[in-house]
Order: sequence, then structure tokens, then C-alpha cells
Amino acid sequence: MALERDPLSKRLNTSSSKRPDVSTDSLLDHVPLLSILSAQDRQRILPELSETRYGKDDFIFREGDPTEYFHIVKEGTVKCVKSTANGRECTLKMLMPGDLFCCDAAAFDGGCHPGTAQPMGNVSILRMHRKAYFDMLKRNPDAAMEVIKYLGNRLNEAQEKTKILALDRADQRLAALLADFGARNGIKETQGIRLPMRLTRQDMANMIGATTETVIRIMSRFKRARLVSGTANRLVILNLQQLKAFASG
Amino acid sequence: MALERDPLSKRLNTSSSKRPDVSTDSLLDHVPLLSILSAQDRQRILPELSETRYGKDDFIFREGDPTEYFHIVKEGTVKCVKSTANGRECTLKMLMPGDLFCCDAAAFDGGCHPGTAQPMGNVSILRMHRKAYFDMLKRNPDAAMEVIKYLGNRLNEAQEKTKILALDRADQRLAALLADFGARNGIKETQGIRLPMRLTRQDMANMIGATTETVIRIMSRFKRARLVSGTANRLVILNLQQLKAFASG
DNA sequence: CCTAAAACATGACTTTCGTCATGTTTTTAT
DNA sequence: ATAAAAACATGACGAAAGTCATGTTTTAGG
Repeated sequence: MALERDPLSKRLNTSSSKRPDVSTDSLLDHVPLLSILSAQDRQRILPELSETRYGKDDFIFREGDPTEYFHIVKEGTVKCVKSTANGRECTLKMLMPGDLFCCDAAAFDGGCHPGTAQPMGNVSILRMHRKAYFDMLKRNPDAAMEVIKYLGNRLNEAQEKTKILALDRADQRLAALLADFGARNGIKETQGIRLPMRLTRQDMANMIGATTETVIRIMSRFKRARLVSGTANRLVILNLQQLKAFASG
Repeated sequence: MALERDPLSKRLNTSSSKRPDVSTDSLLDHVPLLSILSAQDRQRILPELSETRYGKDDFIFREGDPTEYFHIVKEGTVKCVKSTANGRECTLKMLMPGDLFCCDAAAFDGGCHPGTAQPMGNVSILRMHRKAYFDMLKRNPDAAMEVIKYLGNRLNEAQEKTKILALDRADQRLAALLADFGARNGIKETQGIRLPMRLTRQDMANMIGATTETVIRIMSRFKRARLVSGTANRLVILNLQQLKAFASG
């Protein structure tokens, strides 16, 4: 887990496409839907995959675009967002290396993208045409079962999130978010658990359905209580246990 | 759609189990995951299905129970809920005839039920052992693809709901709920569109993440504005268009 | 290193919504 | 038909969170 190096190097805002390099093959071991394939099937799949790099201000795809490809995060973090007419937006999910873009479940029934996919920094994305991917699934019942499990899990996550949004206060929702991020993606350090991606108060606000000011105020309280420290570029969770307790109490 | 007759007859609180009757076969035509099967495969599946009836105060299963069966609603309405320690609860989804219980996506990866399934009145449920169902899916790649599409759709719905909970006010969320129910399940009548299941203010509150009092106040406003009429046993949507507009404006 | 832009911080005020209390209407069950 | 229970209704009040304004700190990029 927590593969992102977050290089903080220059941004390239023009995206470039190429054949995946050798390291792609080892990534596939970690992608739930592909690791199950036989060596033979992987050899068939590999030439169908192409790799594209995107920078912070690019869009991988936008809400409403037709769904032509199936995507996998190779490197970096991607956010999946929905927007309203009046400009407010909500972030549905952060995708880490190895994740499929299923925010975009549309890939599975041929509709349009229900949300926008945007890099959080420099990212590298593998993609494959819908058809090639579906053909592969039909030939591999085990891989199809993997996809079913993956979607089932994503649905459970989504419903857990619904419950939190429906029943908890903003401070509890933020505590739950930080605890979840810490446990899933955090990097253990001497002072605490560092989050591996740049994450502003605005980003957090979009994930918990609150305003930036509200998140700033809550983070100030959490900081005073020694639960967290730092800002966007270096956010550290000092006390995961207490955050969890706060979230569900 | 909107198959429920809502008999308002005496409740039987002891649930009884039996072989599915002839009408089950025609229901299967409408179940997305089964309609795709060949006549031959259906004959194999039918004996695996058993039918159970439940009353209003029964539980079909509870949050935390091990997942042994895969369920389909045959008749009536089932709600899928999650609860917190302090007794508040949130309703994730209402399931209508033909729906799978995937609130319970756990069926797909062998965990425990992430939510409780409760009848809204008298219901009839078909069920099948996990294993029998999985074996069937492995033999039928097309059926597996159907399940993938179904789950993809459910995930999209869940994410749309997340967006509404995160960004909209309670009155907008309620308008969206009523509009959705009206469009999906409503029965056209002279005065407007009647909802086919008993639905209290409390039920609505649990679906939109608000309190009963808040929903009562909003419904009073909607009533004065001639958008809706009636109470739990007979809820009618008088102006679907205006409700929709209100939800997204 | 230095500047402009972005992110963070805090206060004052308003809106939205929850809580508690009390009373009426509808539904259920005998 | 009728009593009890559940659902609906409304007001008063307070807590939570949004909005707007203003100032400080951090970060990006030359």
C-alpha cells in the first residue's frame, strides 16, 4: 500500500501516451481484477493496455463523457468528483495505485461517466478499451467473479459513507475520514502517520460534505487536542485511536 | 413495475417457507440476473429457490449476521437499513419486486451482512444458497456480466445519493426522494401519482438523513404548495415536475 | 531568495436543522 | 364501534454549520 512517492517535481500539463514499461507487469500483481489471470491471459492482455501520464490540471475524463475505456491507477492519486449547476462539488472517492475507476461504474453498462476523474498531482494511468476488457471477462469466469466482489465491496463502502453523511456531525465525519485515510494509505513515521498525498482543507471539505471554513475550524480543534498536525503538503495523524473513537462516539 | 398490491390484510408474524408456486417462474423473467438464463438452466435453478413470507415486524436478516443466502424480492417492499449505537438509523434502499438484496453486497464476498433487511408490510422473498448461486454464475458468463451491470448501476445510484446528502438541503433531498419514488414506483391516478407502499414521515426522514419533525414541517410546506397530499397509507404526488425542479434548484 | 497566489485562520452574523414539549388526527386491533 | 397506539402537526428554543469579511501563513515558481 501507499505506493505514491509524490515527487513534487515540475508538472507536465501535456499528457503523453506510450506502451507500458516493464514495471507495469509487477503492478498487475496488485490489481485485484488482473492478478487472477493466468500467465497466458496476461500476455494477451498486456498489449491491450496503454499508459498515459496526466498533470494536476488535466482531466482524465469528465462527467457526461461517453465511456470508452476502462482505467487503472498505476501511480499517483486520482479523485472522482460530481458537481452541481451552482459550482459546488463533492469528492466521491480517492483512487490509489491498483484501484480501478469504478466511480465510473458506467464502464460496465455502456452509459456516460457519472463523475469526473482528476489527478491530485502527477499520475500514471493504464487503460484498455471496454470491449477488450469485457471479452477478457467473458473468457475468465474467475476474473468476472473478482470484479463482482470488487464492486460489492465498493458498494458497501459507498453505503457506509451514506450512513455517516446521513447521521453524523461534520466533526465526526472528518474524524472518520482522517482515520480511514490513515489506516488505508498512511505512512508510519516517528511522530505519527503521514498521509501520502497533498490534501488541502478544501479537499477534505469536498469529501465530507462541508465548507472549507468548517473544516478549518474543526482541524484547528483537532490540532489543539493533539490529534493531527500540519497542513496540505504534510498532514500527520498523531492519534489514530482517539480519532476513531471520536468519529463513532 | 409497481407490482405491489399492498393487501392491508391481517399480518402473519410467523414466517412460513415453501416451494415457489407457478407464478415464480414468470417473476424470474423480470429479475435481471435470472432472465438471461437459458430455459434449461432455469429448470436447474428453480428447485434451488425457496420462498418465504415475512410480516411487518420480522427481520429477513440483521446487520452482522453471516451471509448464507442470496435473496430476491418476489412481492412487497423491503427496506435495507443501518443503525448506530445510539439508536438512530438510516434507510439505504427500498427494494421492490424483482430486486436483489445487494444492499447486502456481502453475499458476493462471503462477509457478514452490512445492513438489516426488514419488510415494509407482508412480503414474499425468494432465496438460494450462496454456493448454488455462485456455481450458476460461473457456468453462465452472461449472467455474471448481468450481475456486474446490476452492481455497477447500484453503485452509481449510491454515489448520486452521496452527492445529494453532501450538497443539498433537507427540503431538496426530500423533493428528490419523492420525485424518484414517484417516477420509479408510482401508480398513475386521476389526482396525481400514488406511491404504492405505506410510507410514514419517519420512513422518509430515515431515507434523507433528517429528523421526523423536519420532514413533517417540509411536507406541510409541500402540501400548502400543492406538490403532495395525504399521509402514510395514501401518499400522492400532485406535481412531479415542480418537485424535480425544486430538488435541483 | 523573493513575490504572487493559494491555503489557512478567525470573528461576526445568519440560516438550517435538531430537540423538547404539547396537542390533534389517523390508524390499528379488539 | 371504540379505545389505544401510532402518526401527524406546530411552536419555542438552541446547537450546528453556512456565509461574508479580513488578516496571516504557507507554497509555488521564477
